[in-house]
Amino acid sequence: MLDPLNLMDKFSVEKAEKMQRALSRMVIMHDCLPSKIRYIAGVDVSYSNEKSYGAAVVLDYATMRVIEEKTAVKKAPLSYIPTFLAFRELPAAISAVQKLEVKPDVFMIDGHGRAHPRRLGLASHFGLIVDAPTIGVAKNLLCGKIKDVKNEWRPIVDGDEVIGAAVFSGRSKRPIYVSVGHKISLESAIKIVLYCAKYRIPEPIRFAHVAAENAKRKNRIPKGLL
DNA sequence: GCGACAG
DNA sequence: ATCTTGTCGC
Repeated sequence: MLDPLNLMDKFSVEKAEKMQRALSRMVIMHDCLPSKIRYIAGVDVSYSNEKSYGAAVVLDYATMRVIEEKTAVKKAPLSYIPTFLAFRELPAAISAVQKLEVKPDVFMIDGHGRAHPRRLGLASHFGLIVDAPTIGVAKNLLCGKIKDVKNEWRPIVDGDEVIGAAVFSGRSKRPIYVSVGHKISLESAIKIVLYCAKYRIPEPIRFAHVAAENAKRKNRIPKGLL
């Protein structure tokens, strides 16, 4: 079987799909209870030319204040291909996370987890590699349909299985899509996301996004200079 | 075959 | 995601 700790050196759709299907069966359902969380991390990646800028930000769960922030620059492995986002974002994301000194109890990733055609989105793949609880939070749907029940959140179903939840966070009319990444239940993932959602985008991801943008601006050549 | 398609 | 200025609204 393919090694979950190493991404493919030569990307091919066939091998990537096979890897995703194999890894999806390794996702652990052991729950990460919100009451046991002390530190939560947000992870995001931004791009400029061929470079990818990963950022990992750790927040104190009780106060939602940033206590640590690390970034990393990598050459983007490949261009964006729908359903294969992990192969593009993981190198920079993992690199940034490895620099953290504080060990987060749970990670919030900007992308789907189980709500993926082969049930292994970026958040799940990331979780397996770092072997930690992860929650997938996406701003758009990749697959599945929203079941129209009136609640604070609505299930995302694909066929007869629930793969995630559309959560109405902040005071937004548009939902965000939450799904299990690794080592957590959908129920806990939703609770944690709602707790962190001062605005539509949960704090950990919001801060990680800003950190990634800043890392990019720093390494970038000033506009009027060339 | 056609359209959809996280970031 | 990224390319980009001002602008409408809470």
